[in-house]
Amino acid sequence: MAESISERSRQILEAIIEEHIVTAQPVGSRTLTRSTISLSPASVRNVMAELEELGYLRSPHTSAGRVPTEKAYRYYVDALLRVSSLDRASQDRIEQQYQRRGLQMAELLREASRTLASVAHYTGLVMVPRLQSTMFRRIEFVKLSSRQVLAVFITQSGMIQNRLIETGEEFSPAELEQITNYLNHTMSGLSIREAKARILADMVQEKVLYDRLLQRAFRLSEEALAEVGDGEVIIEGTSHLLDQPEFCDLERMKRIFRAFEQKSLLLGLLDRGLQAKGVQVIIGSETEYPELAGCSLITANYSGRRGTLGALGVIGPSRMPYSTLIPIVDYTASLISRMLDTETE
Amino acid sequence: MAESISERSRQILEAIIEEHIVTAQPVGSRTLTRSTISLSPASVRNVMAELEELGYLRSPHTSAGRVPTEKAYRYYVDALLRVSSLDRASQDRIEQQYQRRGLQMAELLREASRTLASVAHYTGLVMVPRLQSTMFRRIEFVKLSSRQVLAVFITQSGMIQNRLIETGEEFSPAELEQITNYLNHTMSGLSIREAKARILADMVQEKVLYDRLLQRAFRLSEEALAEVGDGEVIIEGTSHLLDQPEFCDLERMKRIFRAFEQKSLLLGLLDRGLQAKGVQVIIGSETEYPELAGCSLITANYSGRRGTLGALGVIGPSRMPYSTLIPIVDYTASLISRMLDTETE
DNA sequence: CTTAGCACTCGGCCCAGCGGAGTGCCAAGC
DNA sequence: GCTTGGCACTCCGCTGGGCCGAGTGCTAAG
Repeated sequence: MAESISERSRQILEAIIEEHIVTAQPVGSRTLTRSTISLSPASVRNVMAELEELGYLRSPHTSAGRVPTEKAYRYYVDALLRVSSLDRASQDRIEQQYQRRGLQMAELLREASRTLASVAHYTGLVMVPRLQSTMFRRIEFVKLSSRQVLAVFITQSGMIQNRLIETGEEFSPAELEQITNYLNHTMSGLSIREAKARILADMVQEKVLYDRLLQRAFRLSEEALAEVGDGEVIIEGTSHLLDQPEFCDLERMKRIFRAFEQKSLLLGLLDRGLQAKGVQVIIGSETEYPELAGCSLITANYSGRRGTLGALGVIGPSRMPYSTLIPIVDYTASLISRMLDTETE
Repeated sequence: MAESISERSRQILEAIIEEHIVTAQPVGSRTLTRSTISLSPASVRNVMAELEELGYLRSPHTSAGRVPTEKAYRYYVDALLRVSSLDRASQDRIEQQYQRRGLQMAELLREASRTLASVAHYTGLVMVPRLQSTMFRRIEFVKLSSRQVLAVFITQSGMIQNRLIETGEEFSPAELEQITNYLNHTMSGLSIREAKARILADMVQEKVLYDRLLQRAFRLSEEALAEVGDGEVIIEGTSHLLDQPEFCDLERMKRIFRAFEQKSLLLGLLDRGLQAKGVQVIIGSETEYPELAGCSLITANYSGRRGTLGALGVIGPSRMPYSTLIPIVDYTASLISRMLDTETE
């Protein structure tokens, strides 16, 4: 296998990719010799032919230059790119966007998506943490009327979720307090998912006890945690894609915009990197969604004090300035993590 | 002033508009004679020339048929269009989208925007009610840690808002309960805006009393109601615009998509019709935003049991099928109103 | 007032020709 | 043996001409 590319080929490939990222045009041999590469066009052409053979380049037609393939971008990101951390000035510029203090988590995440988009000039994505797997911290019931109870529950990471429950029967304030205490006691330290499982298990077990209050408590808490609104993705800055030269390919752009409306699709992508560490780059067909052919994502996870909460990133045409975007995404993720850490408790 | 258009001119104008709405093409005299109008092309041309004179039509160029102007659409909507209410079948089809019961208001509104978009094949807009002007119903404080209190407040219309407050000093559970009771008692029946004003007024007045608890209660509630997240607009179905033939005018579409990202702009538009009754149609420059040149909106208000809450509608190119969309928007608004009415007691 | 006829306009389409950018290959040079 | 200059070739994109068709405005007859 000719996976061993010579040093010179590597340089040329890198130069082609970087040129193409800037110009969005096929790159010809002559262009390279005028800038980075100190060889004759003919030599460059030889190398290019070889790289095409290996699947790193392709020519749109006979007499156009070469365009990097997905494989080239992958190689570029994995082997050629050396990402530095974001310079101080840019860090400050990003941080300034979050001046307004005391944002609720939901607002913070929206702001993150917006800032990401505006700094990167790409489309920003932020996945709202999956409540299911975050840690239970506290539940509270507020009686609104004879048949309505408001359940408020808070996770360790500071997310607040509320749910209006239509109760078949009336609960007295004292009962609600008892239930609250019971739940807060038994559920502490569990994830929402575990808490739900626990409630179900207990319900079965306690049935024999005929403890009416407990049974009602179970039913109430089951409803409170049922179908917890999960799987939100915040998208901002779709209009930046309109400025990309790729946009003149209308059909393709339509596909992409339609994909953006399927939040579940984006969620799937963000989800995928959740257990990984650091910045992830997903290129073109690696997304496994044909709608996103020719698109790449750069994602990173953010976390609260108790581990990973979610992922954020940018999405756009595969021809994206990875070297500048990766540090931006990386820094944003760590910034958000830091803010979530200090803000909630 | 030749505002008095003859009956025949009116028919021809109507035919042109309706033809253009379907085809998106300039309408020629011959086309009309083949369908609705039983006159010779030449006669039609005379009328068309007259209508152009009056500002209802314009020709993109000498030999290209006529296109309705904004003025024509306005006249069409005001004078020519007779909207029937939505037929049973379509009503059912819309209603089915909301099968899932027990939606929180926020989810309901998002669903509304989505359904509106998918039924109308246009972009759906829903304005989230302005908390400021809705009625206070209940406030509740939950102590999370020594320095953190969660304030939950609920409006008469069933919106729930929560806010994490970092307290400088610690509150005992008993204190919190006292404060809660006090606030719920004094604030009932006021709008959020009034409640805020009331708190400020009371704070000044009670200063002399040196009642420490009251003072702290004021400070807490002031924080709880401060900067209530207002002015949300839910947009869904932007990708439908991509299917409009107008989309081939790239520059224009970019403008529109950028406008969509400025929620404040859309909010301004939806806000405008809030005190009006029934369906509102805003055509092109009537929006007063140059970004939305060539766009129209159809909006209607929805309300809970205590009056108007917000507005919803669709937006798209001015060439839109008003006669089918108006009933859809109208019905959706009344449906949402009904659901908000019954859902939250 | 309506209508048939006619000259005119103008955009869209097809086609041919051309210039430029880029390639592949070959043979000469270091 | 790698590098390089040279050269023929390819193919896109642009331009300009010619043609067609749709539509108009005007005029004169019914």
